[in-house]
Amino acid sequence: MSKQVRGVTAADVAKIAGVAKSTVSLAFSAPDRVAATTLRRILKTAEQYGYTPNPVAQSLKTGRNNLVGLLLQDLTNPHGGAVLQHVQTTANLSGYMVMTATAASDPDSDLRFVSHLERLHVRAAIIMPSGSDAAYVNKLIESPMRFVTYGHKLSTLECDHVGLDNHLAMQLLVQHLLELGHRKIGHIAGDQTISSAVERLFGVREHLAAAGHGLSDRHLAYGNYDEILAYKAARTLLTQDDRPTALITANNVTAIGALRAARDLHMNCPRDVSIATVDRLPWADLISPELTCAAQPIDDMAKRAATWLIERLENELETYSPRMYEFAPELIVGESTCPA
Amino acid sequence: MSKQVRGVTAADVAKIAGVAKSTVSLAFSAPDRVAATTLRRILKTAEQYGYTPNPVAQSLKTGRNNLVGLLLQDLTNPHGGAVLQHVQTTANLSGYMVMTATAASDPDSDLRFVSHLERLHVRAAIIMPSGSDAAYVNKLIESPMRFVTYGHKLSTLECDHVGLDNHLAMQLLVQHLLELGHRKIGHIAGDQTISSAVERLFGVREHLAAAGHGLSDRHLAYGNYDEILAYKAARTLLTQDDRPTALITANNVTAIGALRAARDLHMNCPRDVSIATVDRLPWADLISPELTCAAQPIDDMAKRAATWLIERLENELETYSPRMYEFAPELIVGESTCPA
DNA sequence: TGTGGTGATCGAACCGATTCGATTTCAGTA
DNA sequence: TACTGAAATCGAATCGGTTCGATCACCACA
Repeated sequence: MSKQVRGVTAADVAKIAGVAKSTVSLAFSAPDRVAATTLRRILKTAEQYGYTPNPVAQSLKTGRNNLVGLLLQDLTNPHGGAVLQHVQTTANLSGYMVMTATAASDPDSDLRFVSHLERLHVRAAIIMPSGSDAAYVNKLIESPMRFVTYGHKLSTLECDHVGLDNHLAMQLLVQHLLELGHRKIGHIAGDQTISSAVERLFGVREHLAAAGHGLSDRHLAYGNYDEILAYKAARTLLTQDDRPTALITANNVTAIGALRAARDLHMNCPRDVSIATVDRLPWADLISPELTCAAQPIDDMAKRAATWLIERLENELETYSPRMYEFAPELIVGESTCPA
Repeated sequence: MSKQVRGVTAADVAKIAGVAKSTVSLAFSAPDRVAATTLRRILKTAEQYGYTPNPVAQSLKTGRNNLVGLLLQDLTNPHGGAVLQHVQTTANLSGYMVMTATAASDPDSDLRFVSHLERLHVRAAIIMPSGSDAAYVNKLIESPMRFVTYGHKLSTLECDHVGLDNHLAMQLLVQHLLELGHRKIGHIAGDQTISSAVERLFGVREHLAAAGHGLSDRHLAYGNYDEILAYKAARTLLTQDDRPTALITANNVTAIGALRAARDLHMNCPRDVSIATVDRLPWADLISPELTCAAQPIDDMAKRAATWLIERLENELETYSPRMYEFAPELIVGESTCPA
């Protein structure tokens, strides 16, 4: 039933056009090295018989191809979908296709994905790393692939990095809450093996300290970018005697957890507790209360990551030193924060 | 800088293990055709030197590989992300990697993606088709690839299909609204070149008719699964004299548009207009009002699609007749519907 | 007229596997 | 002991390109 179209090969075209196979190859890969009239003849023949070079054969011989990898944490978080979408379109514009994987619960799945990519001759990938432990990073360092880290960095891996200016994000949120008169500000942090989580926690600390207030240990809990854990963390923070009047959550999922916790405790947000977060949800304006957040410019970030990746792929500038860009977040004041 | 590890080849292993290259190949592809002791020796050597067959070379020779394609409409719609996630994990379990593309605005981008896949020897893909026009479908029919359509079908393309039981979905929604006493029920439909949109509109018509009520032309508008269009459509329906007291929207994005329209018209949902939709949003319970919906079992649907795809790939049962499964939606009553 | 140089083209080797017909090995049987 | 047939292994061809050294044609210049 399915047609077994044995495609037209370079040899076929060569025979018909009356040239050598290698000349056909040249016509496609280095047209300027073929005489104008010959070139025209070859291209016309190719066109006529629908010939295009077989990418698999090319890849076998050259070790190159037009694939890039993208390793995301999680696609249930809409952030991931948006990143994929933009990386996709950016890459497609340059003629690349994207292979995606999402880090399963399995800690080794990242590495398995990377090794699959290597074996397919994929030479570059964007990764949202799932961990920072030495073994993991070492594997990546040994890999012949180029990487661009997205979201959080791996300090010992020399590669381009695109992320958020977490320090600024926390400054925006802390200042906003301080201006509203909050003094007991809590934080539901992410897993401290992840650089963005570290930076965000550090940012909260710094900016509170700069204003003469501290981050009490009793107002700090860890939600590890996970809704359930964040829910529990928020419950703990909100049920203690000296509870915070405002919470800064480390990302969108964490905020959801906190919001649910407050609701289940019959606390009204923002009246009883203000919540501010990093990351904006899609249709954020329909969520009640609309969350005050430091929004990431996901489009720009994803496009930048893809662009850098492709640059690395096309200029073989190995000596090029790693680049880093941390985009500025934008404070969007919603209804989830109010005066203390 | 980057290590140019020229991998270990079958020839290397063969030399070391003292056998022919072809025997090494057999050891991996048909172990039972190699004597036990030889097999052990080969595998041990391979293990020791870290040999695994080069998939690119395999693909060149055999025309097969472990890639499958996934063509989605849109990743800003969270439905797409969820589908990708589940297809991904299901495929990975069977050793397949997934190549994704999202249909850009460009109508030809689907076909370009498909032809890229073909050239990479990818033999199967799941598609959420973007159109049903003849030229498009004909191209797919001519393709040597196997397809599984997801979400809506292409009548003239013989392939497996996984989708929602749209008739039942509409029955649930219509009945729910009728039971609440609504009689003037409007519908914001999808693009009628798409089978799911046709089925949903038809479903509304049928079930209203069965109850002795009709779907007035003045209560029908087209939102084409697009938020902006749906917004405009909803405004039109809601600002006319004889406006509907309830709206059934064709999908989640359409519902969002309708919700925004109602809000901008200072109409309270559900007091002034009830809204019920197909498809549930993530964190639907945090949206205010929480939407009454016929939810799709996305996990099951995506897994089924992936499973069927891989079955097609592994059993070369070409004669197998096309399969179809339409999953039953579940009615989730939220706060967006109330008695008329 | 002979020579050197340049641009165009060719042919063969190669990338790393699979595949199939040919050959070897060896156990079982007459 | 010689013979047969199945199982194991081998070698060569092949998939469809790229690459590089060799060859060839042609023109300019001495």
